[in-house]
Amino acid sequence: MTVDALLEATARILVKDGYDRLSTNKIAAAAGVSIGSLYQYFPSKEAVVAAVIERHTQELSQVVLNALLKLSEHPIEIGARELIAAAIDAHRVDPELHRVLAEEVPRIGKLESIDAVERSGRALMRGYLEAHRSEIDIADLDLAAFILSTTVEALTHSAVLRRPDVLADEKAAGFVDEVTRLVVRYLRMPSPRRRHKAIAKSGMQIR
Amino acid sequence: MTVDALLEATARILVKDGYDRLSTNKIAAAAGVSIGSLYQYFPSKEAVVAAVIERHTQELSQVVLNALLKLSEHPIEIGARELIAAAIDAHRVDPELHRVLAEEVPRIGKLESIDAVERSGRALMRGYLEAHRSEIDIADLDLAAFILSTTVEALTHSAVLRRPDVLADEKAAGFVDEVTRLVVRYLRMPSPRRRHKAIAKSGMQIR
Amino acid sequence: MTVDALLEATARILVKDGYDRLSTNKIAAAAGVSIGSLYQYFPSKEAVVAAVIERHTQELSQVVLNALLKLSEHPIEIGARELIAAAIDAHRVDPELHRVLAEEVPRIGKLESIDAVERSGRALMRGYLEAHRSEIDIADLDLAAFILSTTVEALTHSAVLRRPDVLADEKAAGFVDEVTRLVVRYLRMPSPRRRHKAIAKSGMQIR
Amino acid sequence: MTVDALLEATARILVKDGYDRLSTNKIAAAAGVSIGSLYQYFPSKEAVVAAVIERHTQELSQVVLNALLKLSEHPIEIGARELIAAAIDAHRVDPELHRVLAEEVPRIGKLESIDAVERSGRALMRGYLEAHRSEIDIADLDLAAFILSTTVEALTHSAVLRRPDVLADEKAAGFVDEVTRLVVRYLRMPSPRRRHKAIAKSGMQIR
DNA sequence: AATGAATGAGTCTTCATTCAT
DNA sequence: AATGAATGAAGACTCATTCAT
Repeated sequence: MTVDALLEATARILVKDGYDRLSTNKIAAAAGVSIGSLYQYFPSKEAVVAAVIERHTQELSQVVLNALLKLSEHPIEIGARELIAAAIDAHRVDPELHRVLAEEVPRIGKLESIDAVERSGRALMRGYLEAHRSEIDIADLDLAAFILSTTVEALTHSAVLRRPDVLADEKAAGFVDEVTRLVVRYLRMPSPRRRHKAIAKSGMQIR
Repeated sequence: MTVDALLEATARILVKDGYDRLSTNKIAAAAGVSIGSLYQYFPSKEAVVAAVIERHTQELSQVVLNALLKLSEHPIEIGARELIAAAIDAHRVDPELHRVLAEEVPRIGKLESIDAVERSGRALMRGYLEAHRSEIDIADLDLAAFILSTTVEALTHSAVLRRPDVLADEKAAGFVDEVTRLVVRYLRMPSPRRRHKAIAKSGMQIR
Repeated sequence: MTVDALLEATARILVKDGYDRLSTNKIAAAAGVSIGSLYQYFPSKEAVVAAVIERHTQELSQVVLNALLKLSEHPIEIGARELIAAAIDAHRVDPELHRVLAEEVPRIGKLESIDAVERSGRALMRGYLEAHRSEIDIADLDLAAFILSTTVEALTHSAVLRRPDVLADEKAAGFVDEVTRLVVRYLRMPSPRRRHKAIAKSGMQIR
Repeated sequence: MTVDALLEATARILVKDGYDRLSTNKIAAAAGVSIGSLYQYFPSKEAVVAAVIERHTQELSQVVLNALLKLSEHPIEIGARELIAAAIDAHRVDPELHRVLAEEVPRIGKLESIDAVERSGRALMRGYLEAHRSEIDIADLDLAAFILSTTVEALTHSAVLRRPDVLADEKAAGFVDEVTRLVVRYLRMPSPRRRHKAIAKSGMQIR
């Protein structure tokens, strides 16, 4: 309970004042516990922030994972669309916290959990691409996974935090369409004549 | 000269120690100037950092602009490729400084110059798209400009800072190819020969 | 048992880290006891340290007393030698603990037990001098007792802690000889009658 | 001036409250300067205390050295007496400070200046013994120097700090006599032939 | 008798900023 | 213009001690 109050208070201050003005005294005060209690559970200020990052990234992952589980069977047109929608949802969990965590908090300890999330996102993406290899016109799956996860993350992050206008009710669908198009065109094998399983699979093309 | 030494010292400390451990006393000492002189030229610590950001973004813009001026005539296949190469070059100006500026420095004053650069990048992009409207299969040019500039910036940033391996000599060309493909397929009008709904949507192309 | 573990832990920390870095939390942790249990047996940090001092000085006294009991009959040449050897032995009980106790621990409550030991040492010494008054060329026995106990304590303390070299196997006897000589010459009555080793050595003479 | 005020304040607090209750804030307050100024001149609390030790030992050395310079020619009866008087004087410079420094301050950095003073005292003593080798009945001059400097330091320290009664006006001479006797008898070559002027003067007595 | 979470005053130290020279 | 001593608020963290369980 004390720990929870501390994490919650830290997140609130981070959002309100930024990382620069975060202090352990403030955290304790905002959490309604004494400064000593903070140090009973966390060895340092960094450790508190790390726990907040951890908790936040867990939540994000949850959202994205839930979506991914459902879509693995879908063809990429559908899969991409759902994935993008999930990424936007994930960024909506606590957008301002996400912004501060992503943009202000110094990377502590090289492979901090934010990077861990990125890596696991990339791995997931790679797995998906492999499962859909037949639909896909790409040689280096690792590179593609990097490009796609970076792109989708950047676009949803920017959209949520910098351009909320593109996500307004009447325009959101257009944004998702557009990003889906970016992704699908990038991946999609050209299949000229008609929907023919064999051709698509063989990766042949007819001029 | 004093101002220059201060900015240089600030950039060095930022790279070496991170924003958190930057202090005006350290800056003055590293610049070989008295702390009083710092305040003769800058009203506050933030102002010094802002000037460093300003200077850095000017340098970046320079690199990108130089490239852009040459390519406006080129068809998008060529244009995109050059633009991406230029973006990578820009991120190579002072990668670690760029990282710290992008990831650690708190956004001071809402529309800070990094955002300004982003906006001007978007405007440039929009101009380019307009000029090539005939080649392009896109309705909302503003949205496309946002998507493309965000994507290219994110990919080159991540590549330079997080995945230097994809920019290794023997692989760099592959990376540029791939990003170019992402951009071009996204933009390129489907070739008129066969108007086929699926084809159009899938972003296929016939070479 | 708990008390013992606490005292032992305190002594260990004192030796390892010094008085400055001693804390009740550390003590309890090192003793494998909860901090609450410490306060069940000791009213304060000082009380714990006082108990450690007490225990240590008891051990010291034991060593010295054992030696003293045996030597009261001996003439001062022998008595002094045994006393000095006993003092060295006593300082070897737990030299580093002794050093910390003597050099770092603030004197709590004026007549702290270390001083008590000194006083009782002086009393013992005075008793011995009285018993051997006939062999001794000294008027103020109190003053002599102070001088001798201070001298022997300082020399053995310094030898054990600061100059372990003078106590190395092959040199230890020489050190004891020398200190014995210091003490015996100081005390010994010049005996005019005949050339006696002691007389010659004491450098005294009557015409 | 600021530095001086800080050292003075530190010494005062050390005497009044002990090392344990010394704090940089207290020092600054007592010195009438801001805490920031303290850290302008000293990198840490330890450094301030080290400077106080340094200053104090310089003063002590001064007193002892002045005495020593004058006495090197004198025979040991005189020399010893003057040396002892000088040692007492030295301990009277700031006795309580000396006590705290000697008994409470943790030895920082092995060869801390107090040890340095001890070493230089021993060297001086050794030089003196060498110069008077002909009067002396001792083989190992190093050992003798160690014994004598330790003894005289311990006796004067204890007398000044623990037994001010033995230094009371009417008894002080007796104390000096007695310590001189300890030293001289220890050193003096037995010279059977004749009474020596110096012997009489030195306060030796034959009863 | 034992536990250990909670407390908060107090510690050392840093740092942006001022201002007299 | 330049200097750098001085300032003191604020920050991270420690620790002796209490007390409900």
